Amino acid sequence: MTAIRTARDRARAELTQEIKAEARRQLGEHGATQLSLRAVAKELGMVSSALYRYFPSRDQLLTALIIDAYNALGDAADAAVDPAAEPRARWQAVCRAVREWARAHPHEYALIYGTPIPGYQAPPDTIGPAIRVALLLAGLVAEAFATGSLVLPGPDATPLPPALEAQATALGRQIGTDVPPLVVTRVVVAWTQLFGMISFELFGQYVGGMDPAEPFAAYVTDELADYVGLRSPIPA
Amino acid sequence: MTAIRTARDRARAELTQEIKAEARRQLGEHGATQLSLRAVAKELGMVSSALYRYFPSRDQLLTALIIDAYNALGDAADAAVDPAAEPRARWQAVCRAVREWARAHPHEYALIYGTPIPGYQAPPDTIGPAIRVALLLAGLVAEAFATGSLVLPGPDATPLPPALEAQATALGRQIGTDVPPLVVTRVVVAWTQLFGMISFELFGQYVGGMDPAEPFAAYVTDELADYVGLRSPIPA
DNA sequence: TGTACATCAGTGAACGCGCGTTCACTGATGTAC
DNA sequence: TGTACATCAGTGAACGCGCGTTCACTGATGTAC
Repeated sequence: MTAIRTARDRARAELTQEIKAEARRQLGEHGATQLSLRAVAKELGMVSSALYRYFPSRDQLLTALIIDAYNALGDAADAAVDPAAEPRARWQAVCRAVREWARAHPHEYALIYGTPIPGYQAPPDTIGPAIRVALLLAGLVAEAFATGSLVLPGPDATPLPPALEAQATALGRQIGTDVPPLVVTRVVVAWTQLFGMISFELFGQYVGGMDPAEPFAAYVTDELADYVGLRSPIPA
Repeated sequence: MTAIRTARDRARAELTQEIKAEARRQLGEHGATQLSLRAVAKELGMVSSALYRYFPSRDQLLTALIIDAYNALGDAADAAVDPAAEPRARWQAVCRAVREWARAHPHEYALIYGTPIPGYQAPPDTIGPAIRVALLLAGLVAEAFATGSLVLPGPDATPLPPALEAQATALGRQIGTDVPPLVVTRVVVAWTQLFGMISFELFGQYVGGMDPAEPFAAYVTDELADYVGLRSPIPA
């Protein structure tokens, strides 16, 4: 990043943040597809063309919002991890933090985990921020595996068909772990379940059924910890 | 519904369908929030005000599309059920059909399972169509339970906390089954996993990881059948 | 420290476009007798 | 079967609005000497 030295640089950095903050605020009113540069500028007391000094196009503003959202979620997840805690407790803390962030920022959540914006192509620099939570969850499991505390699937577990085994092996290698492919697959299942559950909750699918979703969410993350092999605390 | 007797009635019914078909087609190009009555009318060679003879507003057209999408998915799921098959095979057939319908109609899927349209309030007559798949899945489990073939969770399963137990009991009663609340909860988990997985696949979250998702999807629906207690076929 | 010049933020008008919805109308289709 | 009237589909103009983006410009801030 550029060093901030002059008053001009400082003003520029501040206004860039203010533009993003106002855009974030307006996401909630009309959704990402309707995000309007003119409306953002008006709210900030500027003329719409002035925004082009900060973002070269509407899509680039969207990209900045997307990256910020992934990073805000990633930061919230990271912050929930107590390094002194057991892996299972950390797993649950991460799941809880992810859900809480999503509930506190539903429109930013929808921006990154909802329907893709038609005509918008996410640039490659969104990838890193996008996979932070998945990597964090996988890392907890990998660590438990490395220290020998991971409960591996028993012999009665459904074995992976060859195509999936190959994919899971490649994926494990890609994220730098030697966790067995069956466990890698289970982490993907758990990651999917976590976000599927949050999406269903925020998008209204549980209304009239599992609503409020708090007890359900707590139960599910618990089951998921078992499923990936993070040991239950010894019962009292 | 009104009986169709005159040429006028027939033309009206046909054009209503054509409007919805064209609107569905345009969903894919610009997304639901951007669905434009003027563009639909133009494509059909009509003037935009003519659409108001068929749908009193844009939102009512959207509602019709939403109900149609839920019903098309519900029909696809129903059609996948072979009444002669075992419950487990039917479960897998439904899961497969749901995923296939979603892949074949990604924009209609996004319309009903993606980000809610800002400012749009779904009217009550969307509820019935919306819960068809969940009811179908729950029905398969209920039937297996009624005939005694359901494998109930063992004593080592995580028991439900009281708040969730109450919700799951109420939900079971609501859908008219006496399946134990723990199993009701598992059906909700499985339903969530199925759609969470499809959303992740269609919305691009598996790209670079579990992509293509076909082997993963097949494996997951298999695991889900075990999880809700639908018996595995006897191994050869 | 002072001056000349370069850089940059923000303005305001304009381009060309699209939107949902209303309204008075024309002409075709259907109905009652 | 023929006629008078009612119903309805579709037209075209208009209302009032918002959009992203470009461009020549003014005036303030920063830099080099």
